[in-house]
Amino acid sequence: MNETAYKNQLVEYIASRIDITPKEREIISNAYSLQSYKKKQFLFEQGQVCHIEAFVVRGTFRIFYVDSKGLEHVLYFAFKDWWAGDIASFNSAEPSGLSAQALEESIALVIDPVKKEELLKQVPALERLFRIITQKHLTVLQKRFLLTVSANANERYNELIKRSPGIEQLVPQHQIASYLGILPESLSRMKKQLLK
Amino acid sequence: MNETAYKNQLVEYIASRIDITPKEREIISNAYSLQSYKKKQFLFEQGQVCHIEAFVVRGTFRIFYVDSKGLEHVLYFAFKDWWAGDIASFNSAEPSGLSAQALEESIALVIDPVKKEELLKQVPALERLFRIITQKHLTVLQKRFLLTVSANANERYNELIKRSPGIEQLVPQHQIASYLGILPESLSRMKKQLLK
DNA sequence: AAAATCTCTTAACCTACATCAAGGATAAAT
DNA sequence: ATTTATCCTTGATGTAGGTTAAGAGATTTT
Repeated sequence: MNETAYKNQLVEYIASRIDITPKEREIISNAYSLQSYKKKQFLFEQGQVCHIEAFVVRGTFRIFYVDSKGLEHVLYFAFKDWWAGDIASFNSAEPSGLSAQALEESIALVIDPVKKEELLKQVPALERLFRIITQKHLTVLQKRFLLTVSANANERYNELIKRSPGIEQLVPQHQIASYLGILPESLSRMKKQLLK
Repeated sequence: MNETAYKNQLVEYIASRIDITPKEREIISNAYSLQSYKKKQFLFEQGQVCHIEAFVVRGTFRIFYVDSKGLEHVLYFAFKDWWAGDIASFNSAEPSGLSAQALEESIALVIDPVKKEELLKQVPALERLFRIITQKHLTVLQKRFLLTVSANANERYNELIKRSPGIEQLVPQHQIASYLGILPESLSRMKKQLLK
């Protein structure tokens, strides 16, 4: 796969959501740059400004928060055709409250805040796209939050498996535990119970 | 207070965030309609399509979710100059997963999806505003989620009081418990402990 | 003003999940 | 190939917050 093919993946993603002209396709292609990440490599790190917004073209990232006790909490996984970033930090240049790390050899198209502002000026239709994407992210997070406060770990696990079948082949079990908001020991014990 | 004064409140809110012309001010004013809500009256209800997006000009609403066991979970409170709605339902015309109810005599400026689309066409600069507002909501919810999974009820309570001093005078204690994700009994117990 | 509803508190008991500790299985690094 | 990490499992014990029950104030309704 070459750079053009990866960039087409992003352009097609966008074209399937809003109308864009051939000229705009090119502008978008040029605004993003291709980056590859080794396993465990960081896309951005908690405490530092996140000057990157990434469109994942290959591989998987985990986006997580390290709390005051040093415990990690996975906010979400970013797979192919997902976005990864910390909006708050990206837009305000304040230190990020999140880290993003490749769980395997991965490839992403990235953009920085200055280039993104330029891009939005050149292709104003993207304002609409990014509004819709952000709304989608908000509704997904809202569901996740409400499930977290209303259901126990077992129910959240079932929901995850239903919504993302195959995730257990993509992500190690202790990362899934972290996503579910429990310890690896508890997930292990839970799965043992489920076998009965 | 008359209708014009309330609508100016919204227009000023918008004008402080993006540039708008006098002509656009008028278009915005005309797009929204003024509604008053009695205590306990619903802005929208879980299970029905939410065809309303509201800007609160007076009073307080609670936006909450009723789970499969019939328990209520407050997602957030909407005070003066806040927005209340269910983006997912509003945009897709699917039944809402949330309810919004006035906690006291309240007033809001409301708009329906058709009028909002028209408004966005007439004042495209609002695309940007609503993108920014949605991003802000997303970052607030993200912080709330991460606090919920990383801190205990005591820490979440302290955080709430720090961030929204005076909230205990505005909202009954069992609603605060619901916001914190605990039962009223637990909050009562916790506050007793704190007095030592 | 009485009745009904809503709100807060306290106490005894219970449960889901955390914590601590340790061993075994895989996979990665040298 | 051996060492070193990483990952998963199991067991014993602890605890934050849930559950159930009941009573006392407040507020609202009639």
